[in-house]
Amino acid sequence: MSKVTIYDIAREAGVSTATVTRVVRRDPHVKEATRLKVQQVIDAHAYTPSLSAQNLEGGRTRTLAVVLPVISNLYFNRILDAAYWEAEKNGCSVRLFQTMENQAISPELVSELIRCRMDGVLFAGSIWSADRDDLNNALEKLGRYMPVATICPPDVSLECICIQSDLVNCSRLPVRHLHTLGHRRIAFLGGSMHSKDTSRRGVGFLEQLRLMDLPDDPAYHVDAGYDMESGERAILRMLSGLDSSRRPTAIVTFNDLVALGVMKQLKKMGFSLPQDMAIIGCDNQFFCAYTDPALTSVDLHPEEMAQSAVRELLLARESTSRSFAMIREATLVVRESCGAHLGFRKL
Amino acid sequence: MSKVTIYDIAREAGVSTATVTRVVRRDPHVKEATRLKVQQVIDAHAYTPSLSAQNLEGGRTRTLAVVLPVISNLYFNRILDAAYWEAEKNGCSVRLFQTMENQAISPELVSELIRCRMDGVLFAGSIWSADRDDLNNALEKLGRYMPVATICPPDVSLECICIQSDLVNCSRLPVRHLHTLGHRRIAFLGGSMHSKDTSRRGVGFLEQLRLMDLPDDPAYHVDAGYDMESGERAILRMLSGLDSSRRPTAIVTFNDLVALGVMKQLKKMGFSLPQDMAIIGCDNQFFCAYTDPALTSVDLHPEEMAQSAVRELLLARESTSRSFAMIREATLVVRESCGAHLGFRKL
DNA sequence: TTTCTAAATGTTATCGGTAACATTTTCCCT
DNA sequence: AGGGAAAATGTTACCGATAACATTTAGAAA
Repeated sequence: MSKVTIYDIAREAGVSTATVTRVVRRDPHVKEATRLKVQQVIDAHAYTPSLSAQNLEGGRTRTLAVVLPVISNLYFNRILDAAYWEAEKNGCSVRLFQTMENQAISPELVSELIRCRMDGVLFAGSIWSADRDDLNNALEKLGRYMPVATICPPDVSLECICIQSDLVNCSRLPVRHLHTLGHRRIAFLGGSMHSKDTSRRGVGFLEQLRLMDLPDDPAYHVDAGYDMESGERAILRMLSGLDSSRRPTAIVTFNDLVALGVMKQLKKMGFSLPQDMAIIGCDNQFFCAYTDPALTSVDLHPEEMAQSAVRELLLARESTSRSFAMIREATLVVRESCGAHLGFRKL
Repeated sequence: MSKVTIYDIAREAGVSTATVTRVVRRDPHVKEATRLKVQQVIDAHAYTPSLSAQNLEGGRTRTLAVVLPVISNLYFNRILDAAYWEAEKNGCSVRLFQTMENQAISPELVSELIRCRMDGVLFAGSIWSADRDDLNNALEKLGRYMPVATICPPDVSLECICIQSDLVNCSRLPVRHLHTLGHRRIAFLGGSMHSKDTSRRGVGFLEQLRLMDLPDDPAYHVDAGYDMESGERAILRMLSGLDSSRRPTAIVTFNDLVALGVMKQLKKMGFSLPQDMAIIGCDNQFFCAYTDPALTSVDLHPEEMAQSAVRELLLARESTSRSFAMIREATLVVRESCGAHLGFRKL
């Protein structure tokens, strides 16, 4: 692999490196003849100035880090994609870090982020399970080197740019919708009580039940996980433990994947959907319109949150402001899985 | 944002930068007392040597570029994910480039890749629609600076590491499966004839039909697109143009997304699946097991292709070998959408 | 105590660019 | 032709780290 440098180009073109830089950067103070000669050498070698060298000399990388558990999870996939394009729009690139599920923010990760001298870091999910002190400590350290943003539940309130997901409506909207349709026994499936962010979602759900005077039977809250298999297992476990009078008539799931599993298992057990059981997912993934019945779901608008986060990070490079918070309201996308389109109403 | 450098640490610890480097790199030739003193200063500042500086001095970036159309497409998502972890396993990171659909490999992209001085580039999809000469030209340029790998159809044969998808079986397996189940009128939906890679898939399908003495009615090959909406439109268009005697009894789709759309539209039209129409998708995406009926699909094993590509790229850094080719055989994952589980057989 | 070797630490050129500043060239005007 | 300003080009310090090489220090043997 040839390593062509600016010195090679300068020598071959018979000029100084300064002139090469001028040609590369389209500086107008170059005689046309010179520019042509230099450009020719540049083209012949397919030369472009090295980013590492530019970064070192310029003192910035024009790169943002995006830290998330896994990109194969569609929610995070959408965050990464949105962050990528928003950064791109501003002449920046993103660097991906996957922490795997349940991983807290490790000292090694902090080191690595500092090493990269990013222009900013965006944390999405996966760090809330960390011990609060460790977390603040890590953020403080990072904050000395670069602006930090998080896409987080609203009550976390860290010393950084905090783009908050709308946990309140995320619970309230499905419960209200189901209540309007006449449901009273509503269960929540998925997530994990061991993780703080998830339990928060479960807690919000229970609160909402109480607020609306609905039964908050402990059996209606099953700690399950985040994927389809979890959904299958969870609904099976829940239903097998309840006689028909205590059985919920509607299920709210942690996300659409869990909902997918629940729907499959229910069908296998002979339930007709949505008649025998209403279901609401979360994340409004692309496949929701294509399940049978089409899945009603809550959209947290991860793309917009990511965009805001990136925008604020880029602004923070200039300013001195420390923390910032905003919230993107969640919305409910009604499809068929609760029977609303049939004018279906539970009695 | 503070910019702590090795000079700051050296000054504060009262040693030279060489000693700081030694401490950071765990060089044993440092007195315990010194190491402690230096480490303390390092910790106090959360200092880590700058990657840009290290890259410049070391002459390598330990980073691979992954170029693909969009990560929101699950196929490419899986490629990126697999490449990420395989690189990680070898102490490298990846840098993502999204080219958007149908975009050829532009001169700007080539420049940008050279600028980044990556240790290698992996192209997945999206470059096959480019003019062959432009493409080879671009690959030649890139090849001067870094090893290049592609995940490509088998007959492309470029001067680079070529991980080939199994286009033959990708057509053959579904057609055979359907033939075994008694189907004779089989249609292909999706992709775009304007794009070279896709037409190749369609052509392979037609070839297979002929090989098996099945009717290759031109109406059985609809140029549609890559997503669910495309599938809905395509099946509607196809069926509305055919009377029942010419109607296909089975559909092979370009990918699972198109299949999702086809299934939805068919159900809407009152078809029972798989009784009235068999369907086979491609990519074996996570949701295939959760559609109703569960979707039979071809798996091209993108993860393994990405892994091989990354491994070969990393090997190529040392060696001088130019090109390399291997193929990962496609496999058919039989589920319910062709009725095989019911012992269902078309007459 | 002197001498010699090994251990510990320091000095400095280098990686590939950039830009401020210095110098040379060009060319217009008198 | 000579003077002077503008245009073109060159020189060089610096960005932050590393490693080869140089130097100092410590400790053991004589």
